[in-house]
Amino acid sequence: MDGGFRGEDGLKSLGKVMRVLECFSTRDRSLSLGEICARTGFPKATAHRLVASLRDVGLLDQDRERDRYRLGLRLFELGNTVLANMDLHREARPFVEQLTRLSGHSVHLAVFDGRAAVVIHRADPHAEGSPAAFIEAAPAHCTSVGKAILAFQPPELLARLAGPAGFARYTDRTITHPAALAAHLEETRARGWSLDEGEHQPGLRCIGAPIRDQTGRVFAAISVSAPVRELTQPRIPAAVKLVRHAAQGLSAALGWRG
Amino acid sequence: MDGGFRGEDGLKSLGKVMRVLECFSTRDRSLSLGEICARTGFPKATAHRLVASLRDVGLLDQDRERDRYRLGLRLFELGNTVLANMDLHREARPFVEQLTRLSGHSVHLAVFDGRAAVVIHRADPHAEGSPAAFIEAAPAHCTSVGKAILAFQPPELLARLAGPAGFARYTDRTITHPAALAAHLEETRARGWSLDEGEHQPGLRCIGAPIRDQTGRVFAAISVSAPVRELTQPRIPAAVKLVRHAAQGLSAALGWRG
DNA sequence: GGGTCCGTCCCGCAATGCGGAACAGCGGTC
DNA sequence: GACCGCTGTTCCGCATTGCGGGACGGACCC
Repeated sequence: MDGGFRGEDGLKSLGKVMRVLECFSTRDRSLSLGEICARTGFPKATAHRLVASLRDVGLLDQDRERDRYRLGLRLFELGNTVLANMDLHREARPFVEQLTRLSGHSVHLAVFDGRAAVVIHRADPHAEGSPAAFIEAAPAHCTSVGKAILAFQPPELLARLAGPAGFARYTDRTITHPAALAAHLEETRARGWSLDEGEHQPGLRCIGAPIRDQTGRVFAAISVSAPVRELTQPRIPAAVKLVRHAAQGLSAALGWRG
Repeated sequence: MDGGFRGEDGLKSLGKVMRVLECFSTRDRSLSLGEICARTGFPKATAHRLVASLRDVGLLDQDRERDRYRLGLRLFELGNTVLANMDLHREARPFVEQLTRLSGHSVHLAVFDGRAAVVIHRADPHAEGSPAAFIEAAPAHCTSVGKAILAFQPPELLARLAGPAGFARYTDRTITHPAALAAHLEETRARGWSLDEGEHQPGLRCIGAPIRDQTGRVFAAISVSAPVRELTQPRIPAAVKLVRHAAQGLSAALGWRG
């Protein structure tokens, strides 16, 4: 991503700031100044000024001078506020717990950020307490929550999300060709629920359904997932019913009357 | 906070960006351009350029043009990464669960961000699933996690955190005078655990203990809390033992040998 | 239809940020 | 302890970016 701008140009400095922040991930937990230079292409002095400023406002952290950098706690605080302010997250608990209990499968609740499905809630039938594993944004084109959302977006969005070589491949079953995905999403839209047959993770079957806001716009989705040997073909119709019911309940809780 | 810079000046634009982001909170979930102008003091054109840029990179969201702004999902994603990358968070689960079970009280785990105690994990003995309520950064001077951390920081930090009128008052019991707090923290440090007697929330008693990283530096704390009528005076010694044991276990898990 | 208020956009100007180069600090080797 | 190599930090002349007053457009109200 070239500095994160999606529309026309904004503040150039902000674009540079985003490019620095995007160097970090769950795989690249901390980075030296040299590594940040290498990944962003910024000269040493420029990169140093950027990271020093980010550290001063708390968006990056550093244990001591000359040490490696990592994402700062201020981001966690702001991210917490995003979640706390989200109506969907506030309403979700009973629906997610009920779907987990009734289906016996893992449940994911994701919001669309314009290019990926961001999981904001996850529940496992066999785990207790808060989810231990965090999921970064899931690719929209090959996950059930992503496809449940994409099926109800304007057609030009799909064109915009496809890269020059189509969509990224994750497994042998990933649909990478834009035209094939468009047709697939047309089917998803017609039946009102999505199916991921190991397109993102091998051997995993997921069923998703779209969630609407009070204006009827699809902005989120919920899904159940399990290994194929567990969520067998004969069990799909019952799971579909449960997921759609949870999605409709959440949509109604958010003010959708449809 | 004047643009968030703690040291010498950094990028001016980043300071402005932070001032915009800091206008939002769990109380101010969405804001119009005019409201952002009023809170930041920026002229309309300046504020508009800032929020448009933030929206373009996903740090702010807007349902449609001319609509109100809110914090964007990209912040949640980055905040998620902060948490996922945190050794303390990854190691914490069994210690927090055990402390919750043995003490029968609410447990909080917080990290110091340089001025506040940021709660990253919370568990209640009577609640199931992930914590529903989110806590913004807790003031360090009047919470048990905050005081457990402050007691082991350099003395000049306390001077820096105090405002011109001392520390903010939350209840009748809040210690607001810097000298009084310094003496209080000296006692905390000597005995190795902290006590919050309704200093932040009336009628709530909390006991906290510091957590060290592999170098021995105190950067986090854990606490139990309950209403005074539940966590009575005779029950304090047993609770102290449990909290300190959990803190020491977590410190050891992080590589502290002391 | 007119008025008010808010948001968006333009462009001359001022402020900020850039980055090559020099310097400082740290770790490793002899 | 001295030296070397590498990385991080700082400086300052210059170029680019961001600023903000004002004009314009849109939505809402009377």
